[in-house]
Amino acid sequence: MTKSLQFSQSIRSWMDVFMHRSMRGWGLFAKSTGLSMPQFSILMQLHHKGVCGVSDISERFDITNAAASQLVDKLVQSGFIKREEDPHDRRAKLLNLTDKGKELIQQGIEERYRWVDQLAEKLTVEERAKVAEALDIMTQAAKELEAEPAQQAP
Amino acid sequence: MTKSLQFSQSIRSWMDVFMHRSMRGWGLFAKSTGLSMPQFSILMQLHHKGVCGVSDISERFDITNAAASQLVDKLVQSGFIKREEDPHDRRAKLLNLTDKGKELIQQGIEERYRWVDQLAEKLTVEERAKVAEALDIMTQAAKELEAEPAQQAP
DNA sequence: ATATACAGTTAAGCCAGCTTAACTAAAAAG
DNA sequence: CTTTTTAGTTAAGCTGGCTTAACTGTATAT
Repeated sequence: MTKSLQFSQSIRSWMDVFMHRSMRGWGLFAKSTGLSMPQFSILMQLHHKGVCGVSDISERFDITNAAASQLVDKLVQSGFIKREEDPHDRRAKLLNLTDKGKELIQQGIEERYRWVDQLAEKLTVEERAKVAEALDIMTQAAKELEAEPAQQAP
Repeated sequence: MTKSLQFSQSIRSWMDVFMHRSMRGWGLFAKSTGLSMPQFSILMQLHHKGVCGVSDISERFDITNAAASQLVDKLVQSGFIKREEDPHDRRAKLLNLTDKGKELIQQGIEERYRWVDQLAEKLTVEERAKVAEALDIMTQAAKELEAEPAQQAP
């Protein structure tokens, strides 16, 4: 299984570089928007997951409902989030990004992309093809993994 | 340049999945250690960059020296960081992780790796080889990019 | 129909991070 | 040898996130 070790090594090196870079990027971007990290993270969550309830937020970040509600409220008042009543359960709220909210995080994503675009410029055409193929494989696998929830816990 | 578009698309999909996953992971891990995100991020910075001064921290996170100094002090008192005088410049301090600090963030990294190891299990041997090759290419390019500082600004 | 559980809000209060401002001490500049 | 920068620390005070606790209103169970 030396091949497997090779694989591990490659992916670890990549993660080190990539994670450091992107965390730095997100941190500075969040700061530049004037939003706090918790607030910004909620926007990211909504971007990724789509419509959520308040308790989805609190679970995701491991905070109380009260805390989530307060954070959400600030984001609603700043116009980044819209909060509507769930017609099927009038206790619950449907949270989602407003256009303003979408635009903001899209801007952050674009900035992150810009880095990898620069990175792409360093590659030859064949390399780019190889990388694209590999990343598609990884993305596919990641999505499969996400679909099956916690297989090792009974 | 359709190839280039294909590349962009692949890498963007991957980034979306990967970033969301790893940010969530880091957030929860940091929380589980009892450290705040700012404190935890400083440990990450030291892990990545090695020995730093206080002002390296403040620059990196775009905070004042005062704030960095205070955060560092807490980490020193908790035993995650050691702070020594720079023999070449007695104003400056040399910050670095202690063994305890190294162990902590190593543990976080291992958790993150565990996910991609699961991911690897979803791949065939050939796929793994392809992915490993591609990631090595990317890592190499990323390091080159990091070496040349801000080429577009004059 | 009444009791219980659930989704979310509100208020009080704590704590951590951050800033400004004032300070110490060492290095560089003149 | 003075003056000015530079690296870092300290203290006071503000703000924002988070928690607990009490509460509203809606859905579910008995």
